[in-house]
Amino acid sequence: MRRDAQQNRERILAAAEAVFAEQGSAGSTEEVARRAGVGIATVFRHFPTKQALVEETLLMHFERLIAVASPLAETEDPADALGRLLGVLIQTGATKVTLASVAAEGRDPPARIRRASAELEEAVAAVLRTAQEAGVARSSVTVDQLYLLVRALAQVSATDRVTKATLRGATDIILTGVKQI
Amino acid sequence: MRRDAQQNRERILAAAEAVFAEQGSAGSTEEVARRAGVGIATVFRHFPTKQALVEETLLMHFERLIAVASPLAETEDPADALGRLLGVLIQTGATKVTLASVAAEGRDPPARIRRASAELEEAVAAVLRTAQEAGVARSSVTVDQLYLLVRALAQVSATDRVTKATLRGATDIILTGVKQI
Amino acid sequence: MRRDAQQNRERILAAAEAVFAEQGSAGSTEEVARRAGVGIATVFRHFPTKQALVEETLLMHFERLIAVASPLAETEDPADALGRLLGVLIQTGATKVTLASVAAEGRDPPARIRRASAELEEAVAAVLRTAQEAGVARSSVTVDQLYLLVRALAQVSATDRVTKATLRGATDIILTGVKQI
Amino acid sequence: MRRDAQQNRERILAAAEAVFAEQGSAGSTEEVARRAGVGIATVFRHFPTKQALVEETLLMHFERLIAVASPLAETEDPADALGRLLGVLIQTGATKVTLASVAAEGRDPPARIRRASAELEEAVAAVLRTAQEAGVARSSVTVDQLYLLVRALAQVSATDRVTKATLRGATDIILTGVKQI
DNA sequence: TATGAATGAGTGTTCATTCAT
DNA sequence: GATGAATGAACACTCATTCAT
Repeated sequence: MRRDAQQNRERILAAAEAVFAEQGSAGSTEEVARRAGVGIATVFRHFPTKQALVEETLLMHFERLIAVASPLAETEDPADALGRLLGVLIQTGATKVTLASVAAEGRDPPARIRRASAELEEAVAAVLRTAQEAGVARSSVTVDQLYLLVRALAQVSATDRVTKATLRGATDIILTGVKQI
Repeated sequence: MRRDAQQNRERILAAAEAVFAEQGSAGSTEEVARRAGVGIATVFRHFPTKQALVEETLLMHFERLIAVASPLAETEDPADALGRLLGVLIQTGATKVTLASVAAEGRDPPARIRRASAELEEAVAAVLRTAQEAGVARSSVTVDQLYLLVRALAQVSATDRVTKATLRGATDIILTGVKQI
Repeated sequence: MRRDAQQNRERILAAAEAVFAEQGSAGSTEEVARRAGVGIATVFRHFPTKQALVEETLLMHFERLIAVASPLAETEDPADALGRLLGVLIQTGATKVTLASVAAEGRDPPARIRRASAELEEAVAAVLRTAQEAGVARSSVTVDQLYLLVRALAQVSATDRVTKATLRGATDIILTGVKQI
Repeated sequence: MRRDAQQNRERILAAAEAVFAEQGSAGSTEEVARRAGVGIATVFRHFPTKQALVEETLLMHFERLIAVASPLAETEDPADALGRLLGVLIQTGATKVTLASVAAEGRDPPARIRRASAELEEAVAAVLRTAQEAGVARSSVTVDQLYLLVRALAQVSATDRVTKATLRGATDIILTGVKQI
């Protein structure tokens, strides 16, 4: 019965990601339940509030990003690492969840989300620092600035329809701006 | 009464901008009415539909941006023009309206909005072209890429809380990336 | 200015008849104003209430029916008069106004309407009496019964789509039933 | 909970019949909910649209009429059957629903309603045919004509206040007109 | 424990009616 | 006297959340 419950939780989260991706947090709880193939009450048993469900979805999303970003700090070639980091964050971050609308609604995001975001930022900081120490990134660039650009591109490409090529070009502009010494 | 009506229209639009800025297009029409100091029906007399009100607000927003962007194409110093353009767009664009959530909702934005966006993009194109012809911007940079970055930063800084300094730093990274030859 | 006002009143009534005919009393006052080519406030100046406008329209309608029904009491041939009376009432009564829905709404119709209806009923009574005295109509038939049938057919053929032929056939059945001795 | 839901559905339909009977389809959904003793959302869960609720009410009404009319085609005495048919239809049909206003609103009634009406008409046709074949009804009378008269009387006596006696007299006039050879 | 029916507060929208010009 | 803008109460409908089974 534990196993059933765990499975349900995961199916609900997956459904939630899909629904909120398509419709922002305007997507209805019932729609999530329907897609997860469970009753509405089951959703509320697992997540006591719609807000909680949205948050958990965001959290899952951040954790995925952290999982791909963290290892890049260990890479040998710091210049390359920077490029791969941005590419991966921007494209993965864009997966689908309209972070913007969702995150913007709760005036300030709850602690857990902020913590996850900070952790991700730290991964970016690590790569940036390494690059700066290796002399392949301008020392005047701060994590704040870089992280802002990453979030910006991830968000906009999640909501607007943007071609891969344009997105890659824009990423290159940032990289050039960061590396230029 | 012509004058009164016109005044009301403007007050409603101002209220709408404020409300949609804070809550995205989830902000209620009643809230708009309340802040404008008019009855709910007055809002609907001026804008037959909530969607129409949202659109008009966005349109007003774009027109403002176009008004500040267009003149910059005429400036003497093309390098400087580029910097001023980005600065102005990103900061003015960020005023408040959460363009992201609002624009993303209508699956594809109505013609009028698209047209306004295209006009703004053209202003950006003009400045970029001039800079490229003057040899102060990389020729590989396309308008699409630049316009995407501008939109991205404008949006993210409208929703997330971002310091002026960070925003300016991020803008500089982009400028450096664009100008680097 | 008197003349203008009178003209407006008539144009409003004509518009009201058309609108209420098409949409029942659900037709909106604004629509009436628009079709009459006057401002909404003008309608309310002439008829202080929507209800009043509806009533006046009905009244006008009844008066028209009375005007065609009354003379028939004087006709020489009483059997023929009866036939002509029913034909005229049912078809004219059906003109358009959805008497049913309109009349049914105000729980019991206001005095003026009742009075007009009574007057019309009296015209029917006169013709029926003459026919009965001439021995061309069953004496057991009462005005109530005949008037009910007339109202019924007039109403139903105003709302449902009914061919002239069917309507005429139905009228004939009634006539046969009334005349049969 | 199946049982509860079914009960609610029925209570809602009963309430709807009462409300629409009194006020035509202008009766509000909230009023229906109140009388059914359920929340407004429950009404909408059972009937996704006000229109759907109105239709279902009408349908229920027709089905009841069909249930009483159909068996009469099998009766031995065709003359008597005709009389009983009209009596039953007109009085049962008059229960309350203001068929006129309700049916007239949807410019043309939806298929299900039309089908139910056709089925009822067929029941009338069967009785009429039998009577004509038995020589107790004029052969020139058509179903259209008879069905029109039935609908007319049923409607008018549902909306106007009509005594049983008058209604019965009017029905007799029709019967006499139909049977007369 | 999972379900789905029930709930009521809230939203967009309409309309009869009033008021300033 | 005529206009049309403004009003708020009402309505159809939705949705997060609770409850009975």
